[in-house]
Amino acid sequence: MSNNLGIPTRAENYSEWYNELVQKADLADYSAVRGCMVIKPHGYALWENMQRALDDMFKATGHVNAYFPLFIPKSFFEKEAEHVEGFAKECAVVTHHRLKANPDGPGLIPDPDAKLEEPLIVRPTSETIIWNTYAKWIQSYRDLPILINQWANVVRWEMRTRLFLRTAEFLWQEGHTAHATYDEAETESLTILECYRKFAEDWMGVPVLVGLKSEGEKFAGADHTYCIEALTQDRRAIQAGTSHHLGQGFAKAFDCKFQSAEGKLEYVYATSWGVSTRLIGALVMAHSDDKGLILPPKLAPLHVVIVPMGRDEETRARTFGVADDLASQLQAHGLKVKVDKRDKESPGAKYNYWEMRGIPVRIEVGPRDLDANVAVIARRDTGDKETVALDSVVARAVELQGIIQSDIYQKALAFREANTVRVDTWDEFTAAFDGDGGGGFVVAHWDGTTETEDAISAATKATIRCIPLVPLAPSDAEPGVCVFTGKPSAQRVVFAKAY
RNA sequence: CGGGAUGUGGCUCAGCUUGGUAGAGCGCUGUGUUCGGAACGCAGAGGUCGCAGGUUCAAAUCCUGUCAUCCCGACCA
Repeated sequence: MSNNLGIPTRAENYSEWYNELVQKADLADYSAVRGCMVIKPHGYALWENMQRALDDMFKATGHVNAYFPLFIPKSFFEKEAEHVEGFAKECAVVTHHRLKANPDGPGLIPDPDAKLEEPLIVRPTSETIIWNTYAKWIQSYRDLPILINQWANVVRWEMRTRLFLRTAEFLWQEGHTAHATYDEAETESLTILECYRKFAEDWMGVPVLVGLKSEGEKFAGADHTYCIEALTQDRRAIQAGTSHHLGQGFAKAFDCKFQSAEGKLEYVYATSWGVSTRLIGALVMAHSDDKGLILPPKLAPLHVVIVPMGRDEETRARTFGVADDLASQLQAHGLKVKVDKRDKESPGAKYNYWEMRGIPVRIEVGPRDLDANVAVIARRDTGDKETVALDSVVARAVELQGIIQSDIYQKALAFREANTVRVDTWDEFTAAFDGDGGGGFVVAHWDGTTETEDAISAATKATIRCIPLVPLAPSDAEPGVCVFTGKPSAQRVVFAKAY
């Protein structure tokens, strides 16, 4: 068994709490490579569950999976001006294809004779290689739409990294679609946005705001960007997914045209959309507590842990037997179950161990319970313990999965509501973002200009997280005056300090 | 890329001022007693003190250089 020391509380040091929790809950570890993390089996199992749910949604909406290269020729990158601007500063570049012994000392050096004619970029995102390919595939409106997703790793060379939230390499899915019309691409980007919302809320139990990014925050090269935004327990926003309507920008850059039914040559409309392992960070920050991780049952790699007790062989035979029996019954209900039979650990140590790892339900089976024909069930999210008749334990443990899934969502939703405020003056606005940590979601009027957005950001570190697609309150859609400039504003937008 | 700090068993750190046989807690291995919220005893394993030079009879300790990491700023899914 690994390290079982405690972690700081959220109140003591939220940032440290997160870092320690991610490691001690066995989600991830730092690696020998700067900025890159190792995703441990427990964390990866969580990611696999996320992938499965998302992949099913993509398939159900007509998408198929494919795979495009990790390396992208530098010249491809130079074709779309805004795209270059957005990503050039954080690209890893491959310049050689061979190493040789260093003639001037120990070790190896890139072989000067093996320099690539054209450098390759390690993909920070795949629009360019994909649109280069789509241009070959698309001739006619009959070839459209193309609805492809890929599960891949990407590299964005970040100055400062944080486990799951921002690392140089991360795992994600990126969908890339091609359409005959603007409206069809628009429908596509909104369809995916709805998948993301549904996944965040129904699977992760994380309530999200659904909205449009401002010009300043949109994807480099997009016509417009939609997003889902979650709130962490330290009251910061975290972007959990984005869906971009790319317009015809990439089609023009890669000369991707199709012949319409009327025989006219037209540029293709594009979308792209993605969610990453950052979702794991958002999940941790939304639900977990000072004892460790709290997982939503629908994504948990393990649903129930059973801790049998007993100091002598005879007692252990009894409790272990009952535990094994309960486990197989629970498995028959489709739950993943573990009986913790380690004999060097005390029951208390096992409770803490599994609580740190976020397992939704624990069943304690001790000799006193068996004498009374009961077992104790503890739920991870509230810590509540209940004594249940042995013949009702399985039904209750199954029932609790749904209850916990719903309760953690409701709790997170109540927290977000309690930390969403409307302000109308600059004094109120700055007061909301005063001090360390976040200030929750602040809903305020904005004059719609990038200049004002930048000035607000410079003054408060808060940025526009989104312009909600549906007003959070009916009055948010009423005109007003910008909180910063006093100029007319059509509607309120959501500000927050972001991860 | 600017400002600050730190590098000593797996982890957290002491030792450095004033040079003299490398330490503690946790974790790890074995073993016995334990077992209802982080059990205890006994016996063990494990460190070129970031790296390279220098001073010295002698360097974790003093000097120079270098590398790496962390924190604070500018950039970010």
